[in-house]
Amino acid sequence: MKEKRLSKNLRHQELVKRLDGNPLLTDEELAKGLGVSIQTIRLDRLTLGLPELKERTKSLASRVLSADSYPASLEVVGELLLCEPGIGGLSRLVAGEGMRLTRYNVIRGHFLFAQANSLAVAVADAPHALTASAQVDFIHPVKLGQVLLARARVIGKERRKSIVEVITKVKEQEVFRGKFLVITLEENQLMAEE
Amino acid sequence: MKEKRLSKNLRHQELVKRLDGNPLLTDEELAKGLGVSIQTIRLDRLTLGLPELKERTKSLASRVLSADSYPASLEVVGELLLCEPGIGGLSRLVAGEGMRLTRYNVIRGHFLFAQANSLAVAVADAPHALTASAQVDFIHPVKLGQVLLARARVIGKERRKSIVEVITKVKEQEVFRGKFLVITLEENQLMAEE
DNA sequence: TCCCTTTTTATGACTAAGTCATAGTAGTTG
DNA sequence: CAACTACTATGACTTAGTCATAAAAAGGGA
Repeated sequence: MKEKRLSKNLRHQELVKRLDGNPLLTDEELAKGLGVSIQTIRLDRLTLGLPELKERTKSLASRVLSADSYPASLEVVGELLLCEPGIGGLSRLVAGEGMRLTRYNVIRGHFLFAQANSLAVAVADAPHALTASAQVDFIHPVKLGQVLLARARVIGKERRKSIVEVITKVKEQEVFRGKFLVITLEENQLMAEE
Repeated sequence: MKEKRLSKNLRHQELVKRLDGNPLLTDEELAKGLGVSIQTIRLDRLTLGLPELKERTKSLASRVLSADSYPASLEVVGELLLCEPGIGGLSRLVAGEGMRLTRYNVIRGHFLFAQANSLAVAVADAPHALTASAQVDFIHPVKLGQVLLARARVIGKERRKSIVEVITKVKEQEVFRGKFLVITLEENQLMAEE
């Protein structure tokens, strides 16, 4: 019973993983993929409380529908226009609906931060990098619809640490400025300590 | 025959408009809404080339999926558990899918920032507040599924400025710490300068 | 008014992707 | 062997459709 149960648990894990990866899979496809019958999949979904295809699809879809009207739902953290690892980069972000403060057309600060942070991590010359700390200034409020152009420069580098400066402008007006300390990691470091 | 055709055309227009507004309507709901039979709606959809509910839902859903694989997609910036304006507050955020760095289970820094920033703005004792600057440290990587508890304290206040300190923990492990300078605004200031 | 055409409904047969309940089979294990 | 769990099969029902065909309703115009 041990291996059986194990194999069942493993299948459950795998099932969740697959549906996580692609919620649009039918029971039939899942059954084929996991080498069990369709009924087993249904049993699994039942015990795991996983909703059927229709529900999954619908919940995804309604996320799209509500995405724009709800307080904070960030779609993108900017489009990477240019990225020269170790040197600098450029990112563009249009301040959209859903990034704004309720009732006012001012964009919430963390969207500026997100754009800058993404850019800073991207330009750090390493396969995998994380932000360790940051000092940021929100110089001027940003309004709905404005185009945010963030420019990053790597201004310091030693071993595993890079210091990246990001300046974001709307047209010629500086709206944000930040210094990011980005550290680069090895894979084992990322995986270590559960 | 003119009015009839017109009324049919009008219905077609209305149909398209409704589906545009809410693609998740069933034929039945549409039929009721437009005061015709379900068969008529189906005929209409046929002649207008409008896909059935399943298709519409699916296409919306896959829009989400493709958006998710793109740089980053932020869902929430935390659930406000407690908020004592001018004093402090507490916010909870579960590190979900789509917040993580590609391929690794580490959550991107700006989600921590977003949670903390939202909280800092919320606890600033003012109807409308904005972050002016911040100093943040990402002390420890956060993994998928972990629960982020952010605690904010207002540690300084003068006229329009509040200084808020936010400390975020996963269980007892401190993972993020930041100081936010939050300024409060009058409505006219928010509205000024287009 | 009768006739003709268009429009609208109704009907039946079928599909996909499920639900739920029940029953039967296979494999392990005390 | 009996008992248990895990898996598979079966049948009846559901939703939200498809397609094709037929019948009813609603205009016209002569």
